[in-house]
Formats: sequence, structure tokens, C-alpha cells
Amino acid sequence: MELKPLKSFIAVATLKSFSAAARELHTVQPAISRHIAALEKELGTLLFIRNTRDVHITAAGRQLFTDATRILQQAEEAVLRTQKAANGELGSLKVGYLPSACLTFIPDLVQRFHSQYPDVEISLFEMTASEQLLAFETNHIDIGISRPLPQELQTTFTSQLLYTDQLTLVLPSQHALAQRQSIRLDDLRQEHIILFQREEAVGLFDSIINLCQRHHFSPHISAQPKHMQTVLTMVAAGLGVAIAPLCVSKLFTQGCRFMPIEDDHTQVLTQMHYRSSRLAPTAQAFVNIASESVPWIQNSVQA
Amino acid sequence: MELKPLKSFIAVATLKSFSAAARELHTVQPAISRHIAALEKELGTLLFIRNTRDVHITAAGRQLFTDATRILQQAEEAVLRTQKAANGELGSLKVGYLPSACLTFIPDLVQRFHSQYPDVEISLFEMTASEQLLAFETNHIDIGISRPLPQELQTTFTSQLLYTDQLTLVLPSQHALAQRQSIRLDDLRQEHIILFQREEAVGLFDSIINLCQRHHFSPHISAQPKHMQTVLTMVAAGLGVAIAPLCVSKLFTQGCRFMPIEDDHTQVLTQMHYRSSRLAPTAQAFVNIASESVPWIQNSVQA
DNA sequence: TCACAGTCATACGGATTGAGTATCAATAAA
DNA sequence: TTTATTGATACTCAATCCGTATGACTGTGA
Repeated sequence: MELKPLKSFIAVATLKSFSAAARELHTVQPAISRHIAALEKELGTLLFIRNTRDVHITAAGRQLFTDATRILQQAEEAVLRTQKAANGELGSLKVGYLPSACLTFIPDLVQRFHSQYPDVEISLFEMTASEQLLAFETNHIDIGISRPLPQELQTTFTSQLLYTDQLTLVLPSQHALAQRQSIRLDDLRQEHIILFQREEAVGLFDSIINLCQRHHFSPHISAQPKHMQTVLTMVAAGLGVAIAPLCVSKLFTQGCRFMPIEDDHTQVLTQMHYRSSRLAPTAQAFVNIASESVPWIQNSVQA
Repeated sequence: MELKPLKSFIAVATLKSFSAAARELHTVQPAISRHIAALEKELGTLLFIRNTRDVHITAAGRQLFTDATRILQQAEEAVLRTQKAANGELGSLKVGYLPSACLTFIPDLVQRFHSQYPDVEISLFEMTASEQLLAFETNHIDIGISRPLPQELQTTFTSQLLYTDQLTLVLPSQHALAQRQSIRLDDLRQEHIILFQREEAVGLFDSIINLCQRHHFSPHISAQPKHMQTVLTMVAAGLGVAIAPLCVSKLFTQGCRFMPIEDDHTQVLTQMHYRSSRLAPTAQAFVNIASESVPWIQNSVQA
């Protein structure tokens, strides 16, 4: 069964006339007759009872009419939906992100996207950087937001800057240094330093280590949690001090004190990553929206 | 858009291979390539990303896949449904019937039909005979069950006997004759007779009149209700006596007494009627079931 | 490294399909 | 009765679509 004969059938059923149906479909009456005859042969049933003057639909024809109408409508809709999917206006989108770096802007960014692409089902996943890489492998996310990726991944992934942050010192409230307005790196030589796990941000981790080395000390690293919130919790517990992106101050910070580091100007980057090849149209749409939003994101983070 | 290319598309999407799809569809690979190319041209989008080694579906292709699958399935189902409709196994059926004549067997008959034709939506309408004729005109019923039709309608309608009943006398319980075991027509010369409206059963009405005339009296007809229940109510109210089919004894009969008429052997027929031309398949199915059920109906009425 | 096997795309020829023309039979209206 | 219109049918021709042959490309295995 093909759709063209079904269109003829619907025209005949609607207009109750083979000739009129032919005129409507910009063809000739014998073509319509053949379409109907072919359908009737395929179905083994009369669809119309026609003498040369009147055309009456049969019970079988009535049934086919309802089905054929729906089928043709769905065929039309399928075309539109496929085209929308190609434009990223329809489909699904899965985004993984570092909560510590994204909590301030992700809700608004997603809302922006949703208002412009209401038919895209967007799924959000809080993930560490290494979880994101795993999720890329298994196609569980289309887009990941985290720190810059290690060198060797920068060919398979494309990255785009969302905002830049600075480093801050995080001390326990009761710490001896906690009353100062700012601090210098040299002051930290004797401190136990709590750093996040290296895999979560290789570049940042290494540049912090380098920073210490430039000030002629190797930090006493007492733990490497995966989650920034854990870093803060450990600081609050008095287990050490942390050097972390300032954005962590948006997390639960009870018992922590944040203090600028005078002699550091490290730029901490938050980037959006996606596979360089075969970017889903919905993901492309998200990338566009996010790119447009960069100035606004930078603002919202500093506020 | 036609269905054949969609079938090719689904095969390719399923097997992730043009060649394999061709084998599955008993055709050759270039045909598949052309189908996909045609779809892609019509939709203005790539459906697959293929190098000569791998075939990957695109987001647009994924969307089309879900839609196309549904469309093809519905096309198959449409064929089956249309054929079922042609066999009377699917559709609707509207039956009008005289409640007084049918109450005893209609529920079971409908249940028989429904168990054999579960996908037919059957509608029941209590109707007088004249209401049935009107309903036939406006296609509100396919089948009517009532008394034999007047002669002039017996060409446009086909009728089939369901059961035969006999006449009975209905008297008020307090009537002078109410204590007798049976009665003869001659005994009724002085009685006011309540008869149903002539249009509701022309033949029966006239044969009752003739019956009286053969016994040399014209009945004093005091009213002609359309509904048999009204006849009984009027008898119970003492407004007269009635001659009616025995089946009315299944109605609400308080205040009425039924009495055989010794010298009458009139056969009261209950028939199923339908238009001689263009009988809906569902109606044909019902007619068949009803025909098979005739012996059983006859029994159920006499019980 | 190279030949091979298997992929999809493309070009071409032929068969099939399908549309359009002409015409017929039937029927309602004039 | 005539006329106009309907749907069915026969026929012709054109478009389409299939199948074959072939090419370009790429993993695979020797």
C-alpha cells in the first residue's frame, strides 16, 4: 500500500466523486479509478459502491477513511518533525556539569535554552570531570562543562570558554590566619593543603603545584577529594586549608573563610566541551545559546 | 513521501547497512541508496552519516525512525482493520426494537453477538415501529425489530421471522370476567377495547379488527397508545380490556389479568427488518447470528 | 605494506509502472 | 429523446524505478 492511492481515496471519500477528486488532485479521473481499484484489489473489498451517477462509501471504506486520514497526517507531521530534529528544535540533549563551577548560571542558561527550544527534552547531570569523560564515551552526555581538558583530548573534543575565575584561599574560621584581610603564598608553607583530585582538573592542579614550587615549597597535600563540597567540608573540619576557584564560595561554606591571595593571578577557566565530530543538532543549538550567553554568565558568576 | 522508501529507511536504520537492508528487502543495494537519497532530498537533511565502512544515523534520522515505524505499523493495521470492517468484525451496529416484543431475548442475543464480534460497537434503541421506520430513513439504525411491515415496504425491506406469539386477552383484575379460565371472542361484544396504534403493527391491528368482524361486532376502541406498556396501564386503570400479544405479560402487569382466547389462533410475528440494499457487514453479521438463534429465541419467549 | 574484500555512490539500459487520451456504457436532467 | 456527466476500460507514451556494471573508499589480513 502506498500513500498516493490513499490520498486519492480520501479525496474520493470526501468529495463523493471520482471526477471531482481527480480535479482536486490535479490529475485525471482514470488515474483515480485505478488507484481505488488497486486499493480494493489489495484489500479484497469494495471501498465504494458506485453506479455511474452516485458514489457511496462502504463500511470498509469508512474504516479505511479514518485510518488513512491519520496515516497521511502523521506522514506530514513526520516530515516536519524530522526537519525540526535536523535543526535541533526537537530531540533530546544531555548535559553533564561540575556543580561547583556551574550552580550559579546553569538554571538560567537552561531556561534560556528551553524557552528558545521548547521541544527539546534536556537532561542535566551533576558530574565530576572524569565522570563526564566516561559519559562521553558511552554517549550519556552530549555536552560537558568542566575545567580545561588534558592536552591529549583537545583534538577529539572542542572546548569553549564560559567564564574565568580566580583562585582563593579557603581557611577554617578558627585558623590563626583567619583574621587577615589577604594572604601571600609564602604564608602557606607550613599549612596542610587540601586539593581536589588531579583528574578533575589536571591543568589547574598542576598550576597550583607550580605556583607553590615557584615560592619554593611543596605543599603538604593531605587529601584529594573529587567533589569541591568535600574540600570545603574538610577545611571547615580544620583538616587543612584549600586553594580553590572562587566559585566554590557559592557552595555550603559554613566554617570556612575565603581570603584573596595577593601574589596570584591564575585564571581558572570553565569550559563547555563536546566531541569535535558528529555534534547533535540539539547540542549545537545549546552551544550557540551558551556562546551568546558568555558575557552574561561571566557577570552572573562575579555577582 | 511514499511508504516503500520508508521501509528501506527503517531497514537501513535497523541493520546499520545499506547492503544488508537490500538483502532483507529482496532487492539490490543501489535501490536502497536511491531511496535514502530521495528521502534526504525531500527532507533537506542527512539521515545517515556514511563513509564506505560505517553507517551512523543522525538525530534527524532517529526522529524519522520513530515516526516511520509508527506510520508503517499503522498502515499494516489499517489493512487488517479495513478487512475486518468488510467482514463485519469491526465497526458499529445500531439496532432499534420494540421493547414489549424483545425484552426477553434482546440481552442474550446481543451478548451472543458481542462475544462473537467483540470489536463491533453495538447501540440499542427502544423504538416503536414507526420510530424505527423514521430511523431507517435517517440511517440511525441498521436493523429494526418489530411486527411485519405494511405490504408497500416489503420490497425495500427484507424481513426475517424471530418468533411467533399468540394473542391474549388482558382484563383489569376487578373485571367481571376476570375470574374465568378462558374466554371466547363473542364475550367481548360489549367491552371497550384498548388497542395499540395501528401504525405500530398494521397487519396485527387489522387482523384483530377482522377477527371481531368475523364474530359480527365492531370493537369499541377507546384509545390507541403507541406503547404496549401504556395499553397495560390503561387496562389496569379499568379503562377497558385489551387484545395483545402474549409477550406483553413480561412487562409491568400489576392490575392486569391475562386470559387465553379460546376461538383465536392468530399468529403474532416478531420480525427483524433491514434495508434490502446495502446492508452493512456488521448488520449482516447480526442477521446471521439472529437467524441461528431463532429456535432459542422462540424457546426463551415461551418460558 | 599491499592486496583484498566489502562498503556505498553513480551511470546506464531496460522493464515496469503510471499518467493521460479517447471512448464506452449508464444514468439523471432537460 | 437528447444531452451532459459519471465511472470503467483500452491504449499509448513517458516517467520512474529496478538491476547490472562499475568506481571510490576503507578496514583487514597476509
